[in-house]
Amino acid sequence: MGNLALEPMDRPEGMTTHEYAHRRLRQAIMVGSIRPGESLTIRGIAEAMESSPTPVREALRRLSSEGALRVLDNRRIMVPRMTADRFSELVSLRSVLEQHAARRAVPHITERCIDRLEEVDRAQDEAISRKDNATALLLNQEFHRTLYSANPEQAIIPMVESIWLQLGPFLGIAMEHVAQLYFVDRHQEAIAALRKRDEDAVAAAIKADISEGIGGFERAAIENLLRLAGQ
Amino acid sequence: MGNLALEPMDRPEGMTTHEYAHRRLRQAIMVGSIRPGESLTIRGIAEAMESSPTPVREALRRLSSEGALRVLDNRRIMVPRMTADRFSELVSLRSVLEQHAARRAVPHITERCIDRLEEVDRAQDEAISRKDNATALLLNQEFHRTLYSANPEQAIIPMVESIWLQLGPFLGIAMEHVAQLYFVDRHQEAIAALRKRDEDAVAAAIKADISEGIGGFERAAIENLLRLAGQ
DNA sequence: TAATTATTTTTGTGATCACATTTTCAAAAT
DNA sequence: ATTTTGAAAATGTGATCACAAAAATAATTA
Repeated sequence: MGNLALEPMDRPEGMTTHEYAHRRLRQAIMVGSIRPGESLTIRGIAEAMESSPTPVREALRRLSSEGALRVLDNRRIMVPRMTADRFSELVSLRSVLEQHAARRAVPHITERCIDRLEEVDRAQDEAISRKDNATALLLNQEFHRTLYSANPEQAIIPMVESIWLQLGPFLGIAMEHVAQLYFVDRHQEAIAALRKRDEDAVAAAIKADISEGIGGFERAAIENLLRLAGQ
Repeated sequence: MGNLALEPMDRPEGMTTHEYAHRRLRQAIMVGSIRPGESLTIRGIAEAMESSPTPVREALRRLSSEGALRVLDNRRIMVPRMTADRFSELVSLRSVLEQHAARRAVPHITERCIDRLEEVDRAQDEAISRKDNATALLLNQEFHRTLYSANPEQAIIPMVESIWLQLGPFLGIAMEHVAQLYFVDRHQEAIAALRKRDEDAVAAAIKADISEGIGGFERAAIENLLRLAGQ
């Protein structure tokens, strides 16, 4: 107990303790460094990050609401287990959500925003070439988030991030058993479509990015991975 | 302070205090009985439901994660204000999400499930004829939730409910200024399509139900309502 | 009278404690 | 050896308290 795979993080001044706990746990789950089935204890986490139960409990509640954690009947809290069916449900939902988010972003896109997307994409390519899977994963998410954020009234990003959180633990398993995560990159295609303000083409690029990326796991491969990981 | 529009609720044995607080606040927001801009205090709510700050804080954090509440920079917590742009964003998102949820439910639908839908729809009609808006609203949501729940791996309901929570406060305003909320009912159409296991027709019925229902508010009407309500 | 300052009250936050439940583990019985 | 029983430890939950920041109110000044 207590030796959680939680890397310390930068903690900006003024950030509350529960917020810090939430961010650290969130990132750990997002990049798959907490195993599905592993149960989390409030006191254990509090000790690991040198605080007390109260703020940790708040962080865990938030993560439960975000779908990242599940509260069992015995009130134990754990990372939900993945199944092939749940995986395909999550991926299809992700595809629908992100295509919509991308479409709604197009009318608000600026050149400045496209430049930023190029920048993030370059950083991701660099992380991939360094074989730094976790960073590449976070930068890939940053790319998508940046795109959808162009829409000033967007209400969809929390939902997209909820999906990412739910897929995270599986990615952690995949990263352990597949030497290198295969990153598909339809980002250049998306950027080109954005420059033309072509909604359909942007949505198509996002759809392809997802279906050829994480959506590319075949059912048999998923079941195989889960079996290997003892799930 | 303290005199919150919070009707007491049935509290099943074994339900924790924070869970109870969450449910009561959630329902109050969902049916629009807490005004946008109204700021909530932890101690005020704790007093109103005869408990203490700790579980109330947890409930408020969850509701923030669900998009129902917003935490300001000064750490005040309030129901977010609505704008015409945000409204249209939420409605378009709701349409996309629920069409997808409906489609994914169709392959799993059972006759038993359709019977249940008929039952809920009848109860809603009855509430409408009693002019009991809040109950009709909750039963309408129950109809949609029941349909999407047919899919055993559904991960979309929390997101749909998040949208409902964000639209709730506006509905509260609308109910005050429009004598009777006009309930569109494409439910029979949806049920007929379900019996035929026709995904496209089901999705079309849900789309129509939303676009003619809450989506039917025109931009000018929304701005007018918000102005009337002093928003 | 209007603006500014000082004081009081309210509020969010997080640590701590007590309690009940659950889990774990060792001892005893079958 | 397996199961059952009992004690000990661990855990979730919620109330309370102290502290700091913020808001509201009172007092003072221009």
